[in-house]
Amino acid sequence: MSKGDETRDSVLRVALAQSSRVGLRGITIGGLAEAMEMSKSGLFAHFGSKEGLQTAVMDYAADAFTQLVIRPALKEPRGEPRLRTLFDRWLGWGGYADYALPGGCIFISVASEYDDEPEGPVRTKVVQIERDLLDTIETIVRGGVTEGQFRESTDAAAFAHDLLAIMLGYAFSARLLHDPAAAARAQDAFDRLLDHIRS
Amino acid sequence: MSKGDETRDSVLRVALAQSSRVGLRGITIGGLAEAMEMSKSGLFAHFGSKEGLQTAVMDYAADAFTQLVIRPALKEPRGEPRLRTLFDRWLGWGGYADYALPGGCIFISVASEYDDEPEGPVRTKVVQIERDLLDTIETIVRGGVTEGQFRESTDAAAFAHDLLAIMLGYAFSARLLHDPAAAARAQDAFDRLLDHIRS
DNA sequence: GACCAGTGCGAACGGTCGTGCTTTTATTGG
DNA sequence: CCAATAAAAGCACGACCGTTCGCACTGGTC
Repeated sequence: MSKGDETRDSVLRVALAQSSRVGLRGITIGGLAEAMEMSKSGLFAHFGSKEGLQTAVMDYAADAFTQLVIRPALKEPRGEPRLRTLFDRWLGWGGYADYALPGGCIFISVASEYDDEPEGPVRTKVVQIERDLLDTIETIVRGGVTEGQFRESTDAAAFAHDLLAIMLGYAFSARLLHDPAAAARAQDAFDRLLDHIRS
Repeated sequence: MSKGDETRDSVLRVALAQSSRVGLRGITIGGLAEAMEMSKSGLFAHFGSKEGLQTAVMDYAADAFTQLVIRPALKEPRGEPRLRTLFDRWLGWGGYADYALPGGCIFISVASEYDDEPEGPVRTKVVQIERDLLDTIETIVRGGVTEGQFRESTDAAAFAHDLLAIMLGYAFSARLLHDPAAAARAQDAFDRLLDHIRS
């Protein structure tokens, strides 16, 4: 990896952490440059525009999520173990695990930042990421059906959406309300959801 | 109502609509003044600071929510009818009802905008609003228990949180993913939740 | 007719934003 | 080791931000 790619990478690491706190719109080239102890123009040159920086952050975040959440889950045996690991890692990602971002799940922040946008590269990216995630969940659930762990009548798409809602509720309760019972409640909801599809 | 209060009110009406799209941080005095066809300084004088404007918008939004969602629900008979009306109106508020904001539920936007803030008047207000809402739901649920419609063992607080999560999931699916099945899925989840506590 | 509080406007401020140039410094391949 | 190239800095720009301040206009009261 060349020097340029290396600094670009470390800029993105800092930018991602910062974005999770203040959103993709909230980050500034100047503020980022100061945190990196380099000049605005030098940092700017790596991305060409602010939008270029934002989309790069989203790509970087998607990679991190895949590595930290998806991949550990896919290493588990099919069906319930895989689903449980996904849930645990996902909860950690959006919460306070050691691998979590300082401002929680960035996709949730970006989603509510860009949900009313007519279109644009950033919105497109976050939609794609969420769709992929829902797809992954559905595939895992269907794998469990194939294995005979879950009922034949399981609606995988509905399950994926319900699971997403649980995560959103957890982020809300934990991050905004500082509810100490947030994680336990999310776990309960997940267990109930799982009971519902178990055969 | 004096002339000043009148303009202040119509400014807040526009500011609320604008905030639901771009967030409380996204609104600008200049943009708001242009939309109102008045001068920046004239508009500014009504609120003293941008933070003053933001907190005023939150108060205005809380009033609107009470009037459009809470009040119609409390007019219904205790228990399930009251709960169903609350859900319907709430779904409309965050979705595409005629009384909805153009950018969806502003509290969700503000929540993810300010969830990592250390403190501050705006954050305090949105937390208060959400706590009040959860309290209201709990009270309604407990009313249903008293009436014998819901089981004695019902955990009202858990129900309120689960209902909130359903709304968050709906907003996410509808506003970001433009999922046509979002409302139906939310309704399904609500029915399941209700079944679970019915005696 | 003079006063007066309420209301809004216009101009200007210091600051920060993203971005374009040119120049200097660092890295890299032969 | 040196030339070619990549990376970073320096500097300036126009635009917009929230905010301040003085002034003009309005309606009602002595």
